[in-house]
Amino acid sequence: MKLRADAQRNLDRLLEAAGECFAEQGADASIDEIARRAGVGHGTVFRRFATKEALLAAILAGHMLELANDAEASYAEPDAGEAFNRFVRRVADAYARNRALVDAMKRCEATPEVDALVDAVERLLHRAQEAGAVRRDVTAEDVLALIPTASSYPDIVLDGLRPPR
Amino acid sequence: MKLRADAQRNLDRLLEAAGECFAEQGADASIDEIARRAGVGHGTVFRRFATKEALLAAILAGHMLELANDAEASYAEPDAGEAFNRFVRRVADAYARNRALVDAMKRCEATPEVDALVDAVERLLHRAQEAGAVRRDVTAEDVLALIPTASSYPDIVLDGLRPPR
DNA sequence: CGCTAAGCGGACTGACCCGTCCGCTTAGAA
DNA sequence: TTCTAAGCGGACGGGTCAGTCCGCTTAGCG
Repeated sequence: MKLRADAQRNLDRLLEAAGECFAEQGADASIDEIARRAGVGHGTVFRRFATKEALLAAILAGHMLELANDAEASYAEPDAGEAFNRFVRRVADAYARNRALVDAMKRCEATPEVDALVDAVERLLHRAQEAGAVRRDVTAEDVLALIPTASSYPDIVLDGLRPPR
Repeated sequence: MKLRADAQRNLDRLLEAAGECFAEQGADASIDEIARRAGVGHGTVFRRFATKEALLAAILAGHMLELANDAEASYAEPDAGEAFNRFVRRVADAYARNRALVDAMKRCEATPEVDALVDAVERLLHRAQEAGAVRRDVTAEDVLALIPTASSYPDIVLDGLRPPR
């Protein structure tokens, strides 16, 4: 069903504000602040999203899809190891700017978007492992779990991910 | 000043309960639950510790001292690299069992106990770097910051900490 | 333009939680 | 055994936050 024009405007601003607040403060950002920043009453938030959890999930789904697309794009790079490393650095950058992503990684709920991301990472990872660029005893989930650390220590994490000498 | 016998008993149980709660739930554990588990009213908690922060600090100080002693003890091992690696694994184990420690690492307040720990790690680290067992571009603070990750991925972190090939 | 349902937002509820306070209890010295 | 100060704990205040509800507003159809 189509929203009334003013409602759609509010929804857009709400999503934008939620994205910012969650990025800055993580999953603990309060609905009140999100509503304030969007310029609406917080009752309005709950008409669009039944719970705070639902709002957060919507924001995260968007980010996950974006990252999955990044992974797909990285696959174009012919050098398997280079493609993998570059992807890890890119995602790590995204995490450094977005606390909500770090929080999301911890809960690790199995949404379709997360599955898509895991699948994409799996392909990148598998190819890099076949090429001997990445150790074989890690999974795509492991790689994603290491991303927050990689946002502070990319070189250490990437070195650690290479096959042991 | 010496406490009355019953007060001392309550204090002991309080510290034990606080240690458990913070370990399980991190710094967000509530005073109410700690008091409940200790079998005292929560008013009693505040007579011993002015704020929740003070109670947490007391618990953390104990852990920090323990870890600093661990570091000192590891120094006895003659192989510099081995000593360093073993210490990292040990601390990582402690972190895996104690969410409060992870939370403590993030705030990274400069208490005397933390300083002692950092100093001890610095000596271990420096010796390992001199021996060529650990890369030179990391500090003791970096090592401590990597501990939470090492509690899930010890091999990857330790490999990443070795000098680049 | 008039009307109506969609939309709005702020007051309200209830659940926590930190920290204070005070009347009751009791350890333990005399 | 008596007495008193140390100790206790629960009621209370003040604050935050998620989620509900309802009377007012307004978009936009006919």
